[in-house]
Amino acid sequence: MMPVPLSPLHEAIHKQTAKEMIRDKIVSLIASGILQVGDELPSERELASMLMVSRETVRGAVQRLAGEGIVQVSQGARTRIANVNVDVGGQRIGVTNPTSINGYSLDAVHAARLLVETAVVADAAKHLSTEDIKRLEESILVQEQACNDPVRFLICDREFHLTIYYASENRLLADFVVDLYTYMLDHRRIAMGKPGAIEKSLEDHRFIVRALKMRNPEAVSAAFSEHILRIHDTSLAVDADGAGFKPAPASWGNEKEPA
Amino acid sequence: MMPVPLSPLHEAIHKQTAKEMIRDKIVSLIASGILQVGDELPSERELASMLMVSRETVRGAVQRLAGEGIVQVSQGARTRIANVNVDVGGQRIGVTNPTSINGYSLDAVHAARLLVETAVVADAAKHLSTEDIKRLEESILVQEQACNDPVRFLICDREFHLTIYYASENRLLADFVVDLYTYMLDHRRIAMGKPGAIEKSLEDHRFIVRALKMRNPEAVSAAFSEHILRIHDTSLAVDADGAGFKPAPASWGNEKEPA
DNA sequence: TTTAACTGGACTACTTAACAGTCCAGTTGT
DNA sequence: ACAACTGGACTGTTAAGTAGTCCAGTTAAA
Repeated sequence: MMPVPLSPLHEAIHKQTAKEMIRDKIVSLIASGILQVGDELPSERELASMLMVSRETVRGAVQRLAGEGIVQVSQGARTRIANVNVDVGGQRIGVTNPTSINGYSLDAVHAARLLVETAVVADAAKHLSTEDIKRLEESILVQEQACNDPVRFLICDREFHLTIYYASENRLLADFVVDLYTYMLDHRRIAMGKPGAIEKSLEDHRFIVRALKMRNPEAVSAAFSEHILRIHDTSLAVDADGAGFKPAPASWGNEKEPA
Repeated sequence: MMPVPLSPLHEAIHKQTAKEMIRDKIVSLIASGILQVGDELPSERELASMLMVSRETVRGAVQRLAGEGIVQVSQGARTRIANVNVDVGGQRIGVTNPTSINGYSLDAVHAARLLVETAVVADAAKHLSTEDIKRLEESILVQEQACNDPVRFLICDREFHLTIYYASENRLLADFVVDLYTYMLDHRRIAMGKPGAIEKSLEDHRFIVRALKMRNPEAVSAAFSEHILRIHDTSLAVDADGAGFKPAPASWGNEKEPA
C-alpha cells in the first residue's frame, strides 16, 4: 500500500525506464478492471502531456503494448489508438500465482482482510451517507444485470466495495484494505468463472446493504466476514483446480522469514 | 510495504534517476535510524556492485548527499567515504509533519496500530522461539544502558519491536505493522526527548517481555495496547508543543476523501 | 462539399544518464 | 616496505528521453 521506501542498502536499485512505467501503469489499469475491453486510450499527445513525458516515449510504451497484444491499434485506419484486450490468445494480463500474492500467501491475505476489513466496514457503517447507500443499491441492480459477464460483474464489485471502504474515516486502513482487495482481483476473476459464484457474491452484497441500511456496525462486520470467508473458500477451490471445497482455516499462515 | 501500482492514468509518471534513488535510499535509511551518526557507508565500488549500478552513479549520489550535508566525506584524507549526520545545521532528515504522516493523520496511524499490531503480537506470542525471547531480554539490558541517549535507545527500540513483529507467521501484516512503526520514527525521536519518556517505554518493554515469557497472547496484546496508547499520548503532547497531555481518543479519525 | 482540427506514423537533431574502463595519489594494516 | 585498499578524475560509448517537424488519413462541423 503505502511504503516507506525502507529497502536495505544491499538490495539492488530497481531502475525502470519511462516507457516501462507507462506500460505497467496501463497494464495494471487493465488488470484491475478500470480499463476494460473496448475502452479507448487517450491520444498519444494527450497521454504525453498528462504523463509529463514526450510523445515518443508514449509511442514506445503503446507500441510495446500493441506488440504484446494487450492493446489494439484500431483496424486499418490510423485515427484513435487502442482497444484494450483483457485476454489475448488465452493469456490473461497480470500476475496470477494461485498460491501466493505479491509474495504473501493467500492465507495471509485472507487473514489480513478478515482482521482489517471487518474493522473498516464497521467504521464505514457509521459514516455512510444516504447517497452512498443509494449508490450501493443501484450498484446491486447493475450487478444483477451483469450476472452473466464475470468481467463486468467484477467492475461493479470493485466499485461496490470501494464505496464502502472509503466511507470509513480512517483513510490509512481504507487504503490498505483497497490494496488487499486489489491483490485478490486476479484470483477473483478466475473464481468468478465458477457456476454460482457470481450469484453467491450478489447475495452477500444484498445482505451487506441490508446491514448498512440498519446502520448496524456489528451486522456489517459479520456480513463482510462471511463474504470474505466465502471468497476464501472459492479461491481455495480454484487453487485445488476445480473440484472440492476446503474449509476456511481463518487462521494466519505464511512462510516465516524473520529480520 | 507492498504497493499495487494503481495510480490513475492522468497522474504524471514519476521518473527518477538512479542517482536520486540511491540518494533517497540512503536518506530513508538514516531517517529510520538504521544508519546512525558516525556509521560508515560501504566503499563506492562495493555500493556500486551491491546496488547493481556503475561506480560513477554511486559517486554522483554520494556527492549530492555530501553537498546536502547529509553525509560527510571523512575529514582531510581521502580514504573511506562518509559519516552519517542525523541532523545537519539543526535541520533533521526526513519528513516530520507533527499532525500527519505520509498524508495520514496521526490518529489514523494510531488506530491502525491499535487494531493490527495487537493482533500481530498476539500471533507472535504463539510462535516466538526461546532464542527470540532471550534476545529480547538482552535487548532490555542494552536499552537500560541507552537511557540517556535517545537515538541509541530508538535503535534498540526498533530491534525490539521488529523481533516481535516478525515472529508472527503472517508476514503481510507484520510488514504492515513495521511500516506503521517506521512512519512513527520521526515523531518518536522528538517524543523521546521528553524527560521520563524513555523510562516509560522501557517499563512497557519489560512488561511485554513478561507477558511473552508466559506465552499469553491476550496479555501480550494488552501490553502492546497500553504501550501504543502511551506513545499516542506522548505524540499528542509533542504536537501541542510540550505542555499538557491530552487523553488518548483511541478512535479513528482522518480527513475524509472518498473515491 | 469544403474545411479546419484532429489522429497516428515517421523521422531528425540534441541532451542527458548511466556504463565501462583506466590511471592516479593517498591511506591502511600487515 | 609492501600489498590491498580507498576516493578522485578522467575517457569514450550507449541508450533513453526530449523537442521539433512533416505527412497522410479521419472526423465532424460549417
